[in-house]
Amino acid sequence: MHVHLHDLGPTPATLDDAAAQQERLRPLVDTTAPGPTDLRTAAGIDVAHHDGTDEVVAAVVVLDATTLRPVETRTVRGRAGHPYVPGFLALRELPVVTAALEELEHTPDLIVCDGAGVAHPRRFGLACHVGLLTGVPTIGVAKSPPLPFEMPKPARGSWTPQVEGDEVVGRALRTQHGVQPVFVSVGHRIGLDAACEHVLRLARHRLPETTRRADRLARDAALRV
DNA sequence: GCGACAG
DNA sequence: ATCTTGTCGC
Repeated sequence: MHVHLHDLGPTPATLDDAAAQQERLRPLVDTTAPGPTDLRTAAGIDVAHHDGTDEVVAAVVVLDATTLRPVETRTVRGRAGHPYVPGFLALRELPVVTAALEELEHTPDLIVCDGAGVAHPRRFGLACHVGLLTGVPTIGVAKSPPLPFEMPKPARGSWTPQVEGDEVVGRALRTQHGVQPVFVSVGHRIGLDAACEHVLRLARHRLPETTRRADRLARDAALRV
């Protein structure tokens, strides 16, 4: 039962093409769906880079959402699709991420992406891209704020909204008491409340276990070249 | 023109 | 993302 990947059109060759693709796909994002009611498995994706080269490793980890134990792990080595440009992370990471998702034998109930969802200049960050690509509910969890934010109270679970214009596009969410918040935004097929609940459920440290596991796996694989 | 900008 | 030692806290 592999993850079925949808065709999102040709890979953009330029930043202008990529921006146009983001604008084109953005209306397809579903921000109002309830998300998975019974979260059995959650996947994390991350990409590790090399020194200054374009060699990258993508790692996908599927965790049992209750025990937080991995049920499947995959790594794929490849090349960055493009140098990193703010607002265009998908241009760089999506090629390897797609390759890693193709290897996946489990279809997770949720995918946690390292980066932004709709908290993005054109409301279409990497998590939205992965959501439309897979049809699986996705959320973005970023380690640094994509927008200015107000610091939430120190308690675990407290949060402040991230607003752009008159829209709430994400939250600064405290996953551990007194620890720097993470920045959660919806990717696809889930709402912000549910997204934050899942992040808290998956977080034993600052970052959700999905992200930590994928990060470590990709990093390890990148070192043993 | 200069700095900032998810990773 | 990546380059890096010690330090504080559970």
